[in-house]
Amino acid sequence: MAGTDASDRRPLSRRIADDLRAQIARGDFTPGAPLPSERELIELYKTTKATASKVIGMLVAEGLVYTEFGRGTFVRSRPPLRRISAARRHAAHRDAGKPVFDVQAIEQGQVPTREILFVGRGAVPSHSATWLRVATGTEVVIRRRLQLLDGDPAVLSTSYYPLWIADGTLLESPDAIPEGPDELIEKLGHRFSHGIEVFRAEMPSQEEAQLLRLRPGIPVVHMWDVDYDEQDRPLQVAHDIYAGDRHEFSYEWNEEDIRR
Amino acid sequence: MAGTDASDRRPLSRRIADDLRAQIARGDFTPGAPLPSERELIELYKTTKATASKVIGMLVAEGLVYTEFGRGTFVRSRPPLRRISAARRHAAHRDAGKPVFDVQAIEQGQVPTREILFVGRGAVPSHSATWLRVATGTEVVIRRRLQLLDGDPAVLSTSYYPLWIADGTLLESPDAIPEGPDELIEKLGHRFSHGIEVFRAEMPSQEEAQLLRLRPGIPVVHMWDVDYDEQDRPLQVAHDIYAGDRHEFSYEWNEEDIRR
DNA sequence: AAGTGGTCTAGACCACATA
DNA sequence: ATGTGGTCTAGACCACTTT
Repeated sequence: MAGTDASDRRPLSRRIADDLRAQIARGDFTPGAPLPSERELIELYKTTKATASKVIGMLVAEGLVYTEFGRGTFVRSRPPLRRISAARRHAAHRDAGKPVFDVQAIEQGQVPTREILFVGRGAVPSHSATWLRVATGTEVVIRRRLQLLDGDPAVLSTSYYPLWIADGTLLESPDAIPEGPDELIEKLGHRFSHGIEVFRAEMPSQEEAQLLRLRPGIPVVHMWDVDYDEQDRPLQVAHDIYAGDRHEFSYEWNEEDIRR
Repeated sequence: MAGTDASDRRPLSRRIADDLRAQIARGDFTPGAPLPSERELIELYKTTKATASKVIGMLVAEGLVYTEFGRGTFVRSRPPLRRISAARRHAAHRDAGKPVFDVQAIEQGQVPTREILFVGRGAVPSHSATWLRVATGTEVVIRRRLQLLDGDPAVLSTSYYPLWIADGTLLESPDAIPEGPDELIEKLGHRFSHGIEVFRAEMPSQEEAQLLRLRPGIPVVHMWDVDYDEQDRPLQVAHDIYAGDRHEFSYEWNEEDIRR
């Protein structure tokens, strides 16, 4: 117990949190190891339950530790992240006749599954509407599904298809599309000419946290993937929400890219 | 006040938080608008300070609201995000003789500044060491600086240069490098041939949150940019930490990329 | 001075996990 | 049965902002 002497201007909870954080950084608690219980913290730092509980809450919010009800508080371990490479969509699936997600999963020795959450017509939300170049709320075909790896939720994926493409096609059918929506769109006579992928980090909404089974303190990565045809018409907007503690994203470049 | 009737299995704090969240989603509180004060919440929901305070803490951790000491709690507004396009480094700076950060900032009408935090030799941390293909702790030249836009912290940037490149060069000098490190490296006779950019989302450490002046509930995006020469030797590893509420990242592709 | 968020104590009870 | 985290009440004080 260090750094908690006296006349310190930091609040007690902050001092305790800093102390524990330093101990974790020093390796006193290795990943997976239990922190002192709240009752022990009360003893150690001469405080009360509310404060001890708050301290743990701070570390949880930082993503440094997690709690298990009835068991204890543990240092979070950082499992290896699944690498997602961008602008990957078409290159990858062209080889396989399978959805990109499945191809990448199988490459990495994991079993992909999916739960269809919604298929049907609906109003396109604001951000995706901008990418589709339609007004917010325009009716489109929506496919929403949760994609899992070895049974663990990995990506919450929502795709928006304009009616001029999806109307009356299998895209409106609630069944899974074996070859994936991209291949289906090509079969319908459209052609992916160019696209853009846009990312940002956020904290999950309640619903996202629940569906992706995210522990507190874990951010998500939102990705919008927009595909256009030769006439620069948006064919689809895919909005994927990745569990932040299980994914990273990579992009490669070489001299050809620079000097074009 | 809805959804707080009775015999609800959710904890009171959760019910109140859900209630407020729904009201925000409905637009009862618009971005920038104040939430009921904690004392008002105590009245409204017949509870106590600790619980009201916890409710606010939950919403803050979600990044939905923020508090200002002595003023109140307000709905967070989402300012437009600065777009960062990847594999951008060399293409962009080649035109300008300026660091990429400055070029992109000026393009968007903002004033770039930087605070040098550290320049000198040091031990390369584990993740960057992997990318540099050296052992963790190997001595390298490190340049660490905080980059700001219109005075607001935007990126915390740490670059690692192997000694065979940086030894005895301006890269070791604590002054800013007017043309940017990339151009300097090229002047030293090296050539950027290819590279990779890797991203992931995290919650900030205490230090990162402080330097970037991040509000609670805002994640950061870590980006590693690794550049190689023609012989596939890593010339540098740049580790940038972006404030998550002020940036998004984009990548474009077209048919040429697919069919190579 | 009045209102706001931030912190803390003291103590109680509930829900879950484990031996 | 015991130990763990989760929640809550009641009340006090502090620090900051605004009028």
